Amino acid sequence: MSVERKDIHNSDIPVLCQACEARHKGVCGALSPEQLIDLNKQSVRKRVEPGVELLGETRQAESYANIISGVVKLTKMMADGRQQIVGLQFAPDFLGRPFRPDSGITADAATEVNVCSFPKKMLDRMIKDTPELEHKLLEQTLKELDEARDWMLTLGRKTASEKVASFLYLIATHINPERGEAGGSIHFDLPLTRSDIADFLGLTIETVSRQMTKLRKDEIILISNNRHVEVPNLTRLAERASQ
Amino acid sequence: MSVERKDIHNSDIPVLCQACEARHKGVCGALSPEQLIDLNKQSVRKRVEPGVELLGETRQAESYANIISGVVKLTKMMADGRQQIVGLQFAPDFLGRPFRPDSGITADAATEVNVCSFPKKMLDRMIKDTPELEHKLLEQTLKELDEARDWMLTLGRKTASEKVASFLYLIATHINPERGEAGGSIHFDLPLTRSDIADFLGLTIETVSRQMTKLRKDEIILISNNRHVEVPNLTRLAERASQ
DNA sequence: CGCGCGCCTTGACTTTGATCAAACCGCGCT
DNA sequence: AGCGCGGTTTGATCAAAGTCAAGGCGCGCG
Repeated sequence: MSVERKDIHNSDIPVLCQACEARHKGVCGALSPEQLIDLNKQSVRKRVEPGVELLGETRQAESYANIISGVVKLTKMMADGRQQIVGLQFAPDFLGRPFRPDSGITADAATEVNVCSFPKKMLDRMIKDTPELEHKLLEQTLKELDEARDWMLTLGRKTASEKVASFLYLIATHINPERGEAGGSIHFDLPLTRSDIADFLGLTIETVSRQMTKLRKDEIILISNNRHVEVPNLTRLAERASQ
Repeated sequence: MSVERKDIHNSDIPVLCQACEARHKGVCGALSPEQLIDLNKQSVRKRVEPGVELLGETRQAESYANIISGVVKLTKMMADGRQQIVGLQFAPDFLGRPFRPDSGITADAATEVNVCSFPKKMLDRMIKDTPELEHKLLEQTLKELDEARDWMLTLGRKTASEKVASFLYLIATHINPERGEAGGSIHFDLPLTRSDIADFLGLTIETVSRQMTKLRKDEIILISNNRHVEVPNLTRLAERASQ
């Protein structure tokens, strides 16, 4: 019994959800205040260090999660160790596979990641009486499908130099980077190591490195500390990516 | 008022739907007999010749369709003409994009194709009061996403020879091929030209051709008439694909 | 401080697949 | 039959990216 005055709009919504992006753009947007409260009781926020597995081989997806912050990489691996990153996920993306068993994909934190995690069964139950929830999931899945197919074009038909530019362009447009003065300039920290970038682009680290220095020499980007990238002119980067 | 005797089970289902695969495995499986009748009134069967566009640039998806037979290729194209096939669809797959605008993909008949086509608005309306329908769409979209990501691994990390083997394996397992005597042997007609195969694998036609002759010389496959393929031992093909 | 370690860059050389070019094959047409 | 044509194969050469190897840079730690 709190003494706090009740606000018309937010009183019913759990405090943690109020500022959460997933509440607006993510799956939680489909839930009623009551459902949100239910879900919130069962959900925990977790901080995950870079490199740690979120779901896949070991943690057999007994839970779903929303990404609060950070970048998650989805990886597929071959028997002989070759691997390919098949998707990157950013806040407020939903993490997990409704209905179908996971098809050999593991999800690891690429950066430090914060997630809001809740039991699989809980959401699966809610889906039954909230079609809107299933609609949100379909929307996200269609978005991921579009992104996967965009990337197939990159993997199959672009040169190494276009691939690296495409990657930088993807990050620049997805990581809500700091925007420099007057539109043009943008800067951000790379969420992936060179080795991850290589696995995302179907290249070797050496080739990634060479193409990065080429972009640097051509003044498309500026790099400091190997991780921080500044893009003075996003359009010029997009041209290099053939996009 | 027909004089025909009514059967318990099939009387209500339109004749055309009775034998249709989409009725069982496809989206139509989610519909009630009444809905099926409604939809059927508005739907038309079309035969489409190889190479003809089903949706994309020109035909701006004012309709959806189910594939009855044949193979449909989904293609992405770059400004300079390079192109990549980002998916193949077989019966009884659903064709069309609910909700989101098409993201620069065109769908063309790879072989001769038969579709059952109906107005977009019609199905969009039905989705509203049949959550089960949206569920089917989510299932199909998740399946396509899995396939897209599998193929990303192929595009990014496999060698030319593994790619061609992967393609043949994909076709062998998707096109319901004739099964030879006693399990082992399988044969089918390739639904794609060498040029299409190259665009699917991110290779050139010459490389595809060379890898095919290599597989032929190694007796993994037998080719007649350039299009007909026999696979004496599917496991050996899978090994070549590193799958 | 200096050592070792992880990550990244750079260089020399090799390999894979692309490019260019020619020829082949089946097929429909006159 | 002879011709032309689209699709395919094959060969010779070339270039892009991979491999192997060395060294640099930043950083935490003894």
